[in-house]
Amino acid sequence: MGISKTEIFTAQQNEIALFAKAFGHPARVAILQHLFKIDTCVCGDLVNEIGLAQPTISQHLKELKNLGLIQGSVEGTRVCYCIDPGNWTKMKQILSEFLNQDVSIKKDCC
Amino acid sequence: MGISKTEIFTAQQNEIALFAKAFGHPARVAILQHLFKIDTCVCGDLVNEIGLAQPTISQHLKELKNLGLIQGSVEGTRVCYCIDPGNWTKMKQILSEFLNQDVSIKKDCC
DNA sequence: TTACTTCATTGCAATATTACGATGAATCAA
DNA sequence: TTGATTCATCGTAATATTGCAATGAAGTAA
Repeated sequence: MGISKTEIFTAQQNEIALFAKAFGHPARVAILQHLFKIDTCVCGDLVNEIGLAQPTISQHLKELKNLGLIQGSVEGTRVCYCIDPGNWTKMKQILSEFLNQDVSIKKDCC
Repeated sequence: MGISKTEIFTAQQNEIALFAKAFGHPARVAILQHLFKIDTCVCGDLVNEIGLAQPTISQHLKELKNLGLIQGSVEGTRVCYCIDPGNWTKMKQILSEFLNQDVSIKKDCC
């Protein structure tokens, strides 16, 4: 019904899904890639960099911030964004553990 | 508008988003984890394993199969599923490259 | 054949996501 | 103060996703 039955899954499964969902949109992928590419913080030139309207970018940034993957700090009229290194590392570990499950090729398999 | 503007992003960004979206639901995470846990193929006991209705599981399986992450082979009245090792590895490389971007902590950052 | 099993598909309702125009809040410059 | 700039929020429309009951398709067993 458009609503996920999160209560029947483990906390780990829900956490993996939440982080993965953050990367489930190319705009958020592009935002994060740009934050990595630029060494310093990005002060809101993301709207020009990516071809979406300002409210849309703002919305994507909010989602990433809510997950803790990025930080934003007000600087005058501008807001500067950057990756949150600690949380990024934590997220990376959680997802890596899931992705790196070994694929053992069995004989009597499909 | 509920529709992603994929045309303004690179093929790489869209590919990352597509794979990530596959893991963006706990049911699909649970399905994949079970396929890894069980050595042999799984013949449709996923409905019992996970607490969702049979059509719902079937729908999630279809999405994973469309992405190439799992294979399904008919065996009598049953269908056996397993991870597609090659495509799983390919996906892992694409996502790892994105996740492993180095977080360089700068001085005059947020 | 009929009955049964297993899984896919259809159709639909409820909710979520994406996108943006309009507007608001906060700061700076003059 | 006024005006300009920057970004967040609100409101809304379009589309996507999730979930399941009902049904269909394909095989097995008798």
